[in-house]
Amino acid sequence: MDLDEFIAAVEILRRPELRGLPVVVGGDGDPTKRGVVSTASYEARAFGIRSAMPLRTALKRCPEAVFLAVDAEAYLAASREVMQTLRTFPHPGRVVVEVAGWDEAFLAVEAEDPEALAREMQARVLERTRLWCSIGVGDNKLRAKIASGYAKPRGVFRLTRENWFELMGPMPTVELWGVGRKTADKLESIGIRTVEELAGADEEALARRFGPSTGPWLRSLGLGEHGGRVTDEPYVPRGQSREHTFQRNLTDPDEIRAGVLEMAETLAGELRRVGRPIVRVVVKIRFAPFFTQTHGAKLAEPSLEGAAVREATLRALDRFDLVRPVRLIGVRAELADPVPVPRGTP
DNA sequence: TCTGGGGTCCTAGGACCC
DNA sequence: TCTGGGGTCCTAGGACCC
Repeated sequence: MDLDEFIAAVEILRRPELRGLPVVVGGDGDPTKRGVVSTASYEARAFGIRSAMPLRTALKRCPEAVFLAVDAEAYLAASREVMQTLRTFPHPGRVVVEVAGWDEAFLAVEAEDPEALAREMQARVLERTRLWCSIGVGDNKLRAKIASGYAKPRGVFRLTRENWFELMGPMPTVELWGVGRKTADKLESIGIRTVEELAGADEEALARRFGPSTGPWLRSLGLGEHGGRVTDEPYVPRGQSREHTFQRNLTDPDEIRAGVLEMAETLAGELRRVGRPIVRVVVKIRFAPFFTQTHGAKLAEPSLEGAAVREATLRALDRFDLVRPVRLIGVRAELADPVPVPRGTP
């Protein structure tokens, strides 16, 4: 299940006068500033505006578009309503819901007529949340995910072992979920352009080129035979991070260090509330014009103490040469494996 | 066009050990 | 005198996704 133009749709719901207009959500809503498009409404997409495009580019493509700031809390609330609707969907037998982001979820369910069930789910989501979604039906997660793309907007589409090669065989590899521009180019350099060529490629050759795990995985993508189980086990984050791009580059090393330390403190404060000790702190700095370095430092032991976090952050910071202008600073906390709570413990 | 913010997983190279 | 082979751990960077 993948919600259609999700972020734009939520904004249009609370501002109905925007319906039918080109709407672009991204950054703080000012398209002359540094920032990118989170989601564009279908009307805005007609002007060539796409997710991840710089807001300044979007403004040039459609100066009359409505630009709105990102409101993460509103989207999270809407997302939760949708997920709850799916979890409580009346069905004989279990419906396993694996949330895969604000606007999508995998559903494991058995049905005589999957398309009919998908239509019922889509109708219920619309009725309960006023949001349209598209549903891909597949015999595994990979095929269902790709099918959801063909289902858009407001549709249902089935992709299984039966029609995989007929449909996907001639497609360029970049259409596969997990293959981006870089990997597609690298594949092309060894003569693999299409999905069926990837499916028929030599696994040894792929392993040599892409590594022992990635190589064979890529071939399985070509076959449409990958994805793993759908699970509704609670998600346990491995890390938590903050980052910020400045409107104007920073040049004062003291200002940069102060900003990083403040971020680390904020992060430690949040983690203290959930009781997840920090194992390692990684500092990220993006220098002008646009190149990024990271340096990390392990804590002596997993900790949430301000002094320990501060010390590790300073140790990581020490490894940077802060001589060029900085456009972004970031801090990531890597977390200790959560201690399982014994049954019966309050 | 001038490139956000929040994540995950994999790889390669170096250090270190036996 | 000039150097094996296997294993693990750590780190930085790359690639991808939403």
